[in-house]
Amino acid sequence: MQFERGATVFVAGMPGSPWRVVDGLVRLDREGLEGPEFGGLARVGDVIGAETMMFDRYTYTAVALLPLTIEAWCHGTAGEREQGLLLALARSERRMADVLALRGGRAAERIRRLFGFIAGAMGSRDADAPCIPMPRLRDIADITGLQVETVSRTISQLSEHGEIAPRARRYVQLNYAPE
Amino acid sequence: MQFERGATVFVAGMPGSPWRVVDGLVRLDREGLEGPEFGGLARVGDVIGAETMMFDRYTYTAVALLPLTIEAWCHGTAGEREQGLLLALARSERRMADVLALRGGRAAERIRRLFGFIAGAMGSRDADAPCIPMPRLRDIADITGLQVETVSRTISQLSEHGEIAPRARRYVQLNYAPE
DNA sequence: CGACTATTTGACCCTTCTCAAATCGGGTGG
DNA sequence: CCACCCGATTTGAGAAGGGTCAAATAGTCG
Repeated sequence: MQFERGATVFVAGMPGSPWRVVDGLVRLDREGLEGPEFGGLARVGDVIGAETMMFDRYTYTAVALLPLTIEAWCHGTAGEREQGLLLALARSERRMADVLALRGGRAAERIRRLFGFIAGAMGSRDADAPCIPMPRLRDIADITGLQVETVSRTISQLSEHGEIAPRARRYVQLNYAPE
Repeated sequence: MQFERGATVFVAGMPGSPWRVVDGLVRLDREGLEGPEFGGLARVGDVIGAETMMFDRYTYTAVALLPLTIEAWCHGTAGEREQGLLLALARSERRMADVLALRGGRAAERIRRLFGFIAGAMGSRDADAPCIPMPRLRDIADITGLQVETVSRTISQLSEHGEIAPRARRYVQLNYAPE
């Protein structure tokens, strides 16, 4: 299954099944009191929508932040299922710490880390100076806990300092080592 | 197994086995470049150290933020194990969103939410005006992404506004509905 | 009692938030 | 193909919330 940037993969409350991210980056939101609120990221190898195996319905809404490929997450024998679940659990905990780190420190650090994270999610072509697609500023803001205006200004600064260089429309090259 | 506030439950890199939190709240840290960095929370019902089932060693260091009780997380038949893992995974994802929410918004909101979260972790005695033990300011600061001084000042303000009321040493009563 | 750590408080400054408005794209219907 | 609309991005100015540094207090544990 393929999705383009901004496409909704599934919606909280709808019935469905689990998927594994093959390529790209997914934003997960849960329904808060004041509309949807950012609730996590999923990256290459991560499983999304595993809760459908218990509740039949998605708990989160998943939106592609980058061009995305996913595949059905089906697991064979009981033993394989168990291994798969264990791995998914370990990855989920790892992700929690990763995403948390994106909300600490100065604005510039947060965005630098997020871009590094995206570079990591892209399958590490060009480990030196990876070129990554940029999510919408609105998404960057939600993820990092900053305001859109701050994100805009900070990205301009990073660009002036030469840490990133705009490439094609909505693509930037990182001039620092990601992660 | 019982631990008191501040006690270390296990340390990243040591061999061990998984546990389930029966009562209390656990802080998880992973080893970052600059020493340990906050990497998540675990609450009543959550499983910690599940990664030992794959790697034999803990990935995170776990410290009790409140008086803590845990039990060995052993699972019976293959089917029970699978259900247990599914539940643990769903809870882990839920926790990710919870903890993320503790790092967004104003300082006062973050701390209000954290206290509400702790109240929820306490087994909901006194749903109206729950009385909760306070973690160290240092821990509150790490979790919310604020500075210790800001936490101190903000708690004073909440107290002046009557939203919380100091009880015994290191215990506060919440005068608002948690979560 | 004494060494240490945790918490509080003050002063000052910087980063980020807010509110407003201009600009830029992309897409649509004439 | 062009005029127009609407969401996304940029930019500015000003206010404020937190961060930072310093120092005083209050607890804790031997």
